[in-house]
Amino acid sequence: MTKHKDNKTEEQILKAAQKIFQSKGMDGARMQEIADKANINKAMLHYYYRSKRLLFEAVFKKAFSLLAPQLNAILNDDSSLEDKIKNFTHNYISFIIKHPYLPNFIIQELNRNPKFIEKIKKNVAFPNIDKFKFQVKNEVKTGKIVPINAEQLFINILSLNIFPFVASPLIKAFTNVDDKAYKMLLEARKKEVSDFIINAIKK
Amino acid sequence: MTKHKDNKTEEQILKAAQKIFQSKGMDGARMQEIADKANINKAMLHYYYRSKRLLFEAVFKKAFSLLAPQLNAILNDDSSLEDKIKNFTHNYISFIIKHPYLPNFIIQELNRNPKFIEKIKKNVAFPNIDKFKFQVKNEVKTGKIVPINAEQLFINILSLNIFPFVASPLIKAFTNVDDKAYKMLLEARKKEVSDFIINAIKK
DNA sequence: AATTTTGTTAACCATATGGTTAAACTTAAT
DNA sequence: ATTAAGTTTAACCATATGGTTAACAAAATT
Repeated sequence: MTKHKDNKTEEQILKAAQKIFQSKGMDGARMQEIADKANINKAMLHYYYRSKRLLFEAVFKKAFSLLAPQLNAILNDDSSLEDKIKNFTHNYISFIIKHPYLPNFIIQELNRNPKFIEKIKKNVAFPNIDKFKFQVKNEVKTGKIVPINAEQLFINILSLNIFPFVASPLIKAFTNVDDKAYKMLLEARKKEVSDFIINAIKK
Repeated sequence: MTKHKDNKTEEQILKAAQKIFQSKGMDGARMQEIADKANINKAMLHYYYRSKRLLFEAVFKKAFSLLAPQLNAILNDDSSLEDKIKNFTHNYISFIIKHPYLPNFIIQELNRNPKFIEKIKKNVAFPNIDKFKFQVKNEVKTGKIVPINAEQLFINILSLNIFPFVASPLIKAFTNVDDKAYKMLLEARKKEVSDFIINAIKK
């Protein structure tokens, strides 16, 4: 991986950088703040990661490679569509409750720099929609589900699962719900969302 | 409104600031860049708006007050739930296609500074869910729709409508779809989304 | 034990950046 | 015509910030 033998410091840095970058974004994060949080000298950041950009990319890649396998679950698994949807929404929401900053971080920084996704595609096992597409087409043809475009269904699944985490401050405000109640709402979505989707596509 | 008589410069600034802030965010935006885009001296930004923070807030409030009435359409309109959903998804998606940066901008900056929403609530006609809640409860009781929590339904509607704009780079990458095809996908969602929702809740 | 390599620190540097100032210019009121 | 108020500019300022350097410490290698 790296040329350094002792990776303790390196990991401290990455962990601190993760927190700072995920809550403040690339532009809002300060190298000094990351160093402080990691309890090391600022020069060490550059010793291990060369530059802010590269440190950021390391954090981003790590975040993305946490998220990617979650998505592969729905795209490349062998179970039936209905099972997939049930499992995915349940697992994904459970996962994000543990890492609430992740989706927003990834979406945000990808919006700021859309070309960055190309770099990621080369480095991380990147989710691919082909198998899912085939499966949806098949279940439409055999009449198991209502006619629906696979991409649209995929977008719908992602939207329903991810958006409530990305837009939580906005939704909390609109629904007049406090933090605790919102957590319960999200918890309930583990079942709610899959019911909703299955209802929408079943015949 | 302001003490200034001639608001031409003021508007130029706001317009330029809008573009820069919406594409780079508060932290990524540079006052000099805004001044350049507005074709004025940097000191003018401070003359009219005092500080970066205040200029940003002016932009944010303007953006929010564009979006808010769109949401009130679904929350406070008198039509039936089904009509509302049809109209809202159609109108909202049409609206955002014209202002693609809006949702991401608002969500992003609200995440960075969640307390900011309090300030907004005082200044802008703020959408309220109460009427919608009443309506959903009623249609559930009279058996027109499947039992569903109003907040969850509201979250679902927002998710399906907004997320595809917020996460476009990510979704494009996952679905292997180029810009042109993605635009068509979004266009198709005007109908697709309302069908999906209505299917999910109708009995 | 001597030497080389790797890890760590404090001090430093160049530049970018938000913000200010004082003077000049424009417009409108007296 | 004179004055006052509002508008605009160039130059300036203090500070923050990413990044570097040189010296030193600790391991690892010989």
